[in-house]
Amino acid sequence: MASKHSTQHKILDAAQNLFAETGFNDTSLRQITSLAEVNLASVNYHFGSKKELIQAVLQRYLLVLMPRLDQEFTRLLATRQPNSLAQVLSVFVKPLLELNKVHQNGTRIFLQLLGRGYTDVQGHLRWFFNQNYGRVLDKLVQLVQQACPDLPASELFWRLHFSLGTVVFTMASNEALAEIAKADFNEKVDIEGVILRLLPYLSAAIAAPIPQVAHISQTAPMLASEGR
Amino acid sequence: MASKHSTQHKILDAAQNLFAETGFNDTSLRQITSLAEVNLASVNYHFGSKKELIQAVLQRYLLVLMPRLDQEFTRLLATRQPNSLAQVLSVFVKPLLELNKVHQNGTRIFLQLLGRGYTDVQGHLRWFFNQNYGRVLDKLVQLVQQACPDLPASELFWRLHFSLGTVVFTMASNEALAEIAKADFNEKVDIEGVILRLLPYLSAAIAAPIPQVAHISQTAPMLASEGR
DNA sequence: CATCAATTTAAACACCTGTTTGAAATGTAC
DNA sequence: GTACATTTCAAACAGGTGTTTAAATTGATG
Repeated sequence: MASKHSTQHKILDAAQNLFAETGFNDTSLRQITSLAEVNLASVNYHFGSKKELIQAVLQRYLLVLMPRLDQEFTRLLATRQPNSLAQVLSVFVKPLLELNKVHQNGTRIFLQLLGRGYTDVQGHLRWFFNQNYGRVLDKLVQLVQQACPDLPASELFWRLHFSLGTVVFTMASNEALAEIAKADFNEKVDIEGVILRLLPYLSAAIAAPIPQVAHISQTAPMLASEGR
Repeated sequence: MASKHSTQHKILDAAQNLFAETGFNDTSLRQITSLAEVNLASVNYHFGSKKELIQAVLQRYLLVLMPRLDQEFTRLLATRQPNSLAQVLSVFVKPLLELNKVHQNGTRIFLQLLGRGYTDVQGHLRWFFNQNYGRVLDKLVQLVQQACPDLPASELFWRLHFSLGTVVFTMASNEALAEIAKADFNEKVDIEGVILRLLPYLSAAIAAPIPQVAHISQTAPMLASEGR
């Protein structure tokens, strides 16, 4: 099975491209099977449901990426003195770019899928991530904590999620941004170019100085008090 | 018309909440009219189409926010010496928080809608924005340019879009993040708290030092060469 | 009250969605 | 080549989508 041009493989390839471009909910199984040139029912036959197809598309990359990241994080945690924030963030580059070996434009597609997953099916992917790769992410948090010892844990939480937003949104809008950049600055940027631009931006952002205590929780009297 | 409890008003209120929570494409007119307790056909009668309803929902906030921002930008541009980046970004706070006067939780809802607009209907809102408020945004670019004179124009372009991603994604995930923050750090955060946390993060990010020339365009041999 | 326009309503429209079905086709082992 | 399991296929399913229609209701004006 998985003989490169098998039905399952054709479905996965067609699905990932359409999912990345249009989002999960806005891509129909008929669009996928039409592009893959397979029968409509084969999706349910091979994957069970659309939901499981989405998971399979993501897993193809996660199963390659996450062990690589885990390995890098573990390596950095073993060093004697704490690593700089730039060093920590740099370890993402190689594992991400190696996704291009999984599939052509694999890096771009995976990051776009990640963005879709976080915004389309709200909260679902976030839960899945913490559930399956929480231990890996904890190592990242630990590394950043070491690199920025003055940063309170809660502030670090927010800044890491801000950063996730930066990456994920940028990748989701990648095509549009690349077009504008080319039109306005005659600048040809690929996914690696964007990643390399992100690094100094995120390094400075996460390590930003904490503003003077502004009694935030007092000046902002619980406006959003409606529970949920 | 617009007598606060008119049909149009009820539709707009129901629509904005559902749109913000579930996204534009994943919210049906039947969900909206059901929540608003009006007839299904009244949406098409009063607004023409779903697309125009979406625009009306956004316009209700944009028509308040953008002139305010324009005014602030113009004021800052008139000062003798260039303003600091932190000062420039700070001018967003008041106009954004004043959206709470337009509607309860207006700030949060508008920012969520903005996030939805940029990710749901890909590229559509970006085009609309540049078309209608390009002149206002140009002033912002000019202000940031003045605050960071060493930043090349193309780098500034990317960093401003990175920042847009940070804001927009954070707001789209606002509920989930606020829940986690409360569970993990017993920290009650409202929309104002998030905005105040974003300011130092974005200030440091946009003004991040430019890394040494790394021959980016040469080390990254046009991988994404497929046009689109 | 009568007239006319503005609004609301229930019903239907044509189309798209993910999924299931049962028969046909294909592949595999004896 | 016959039996068996795997895979493909066209067709239908039940349910949801935005939009339209024409009649009923409401509101305002004379």
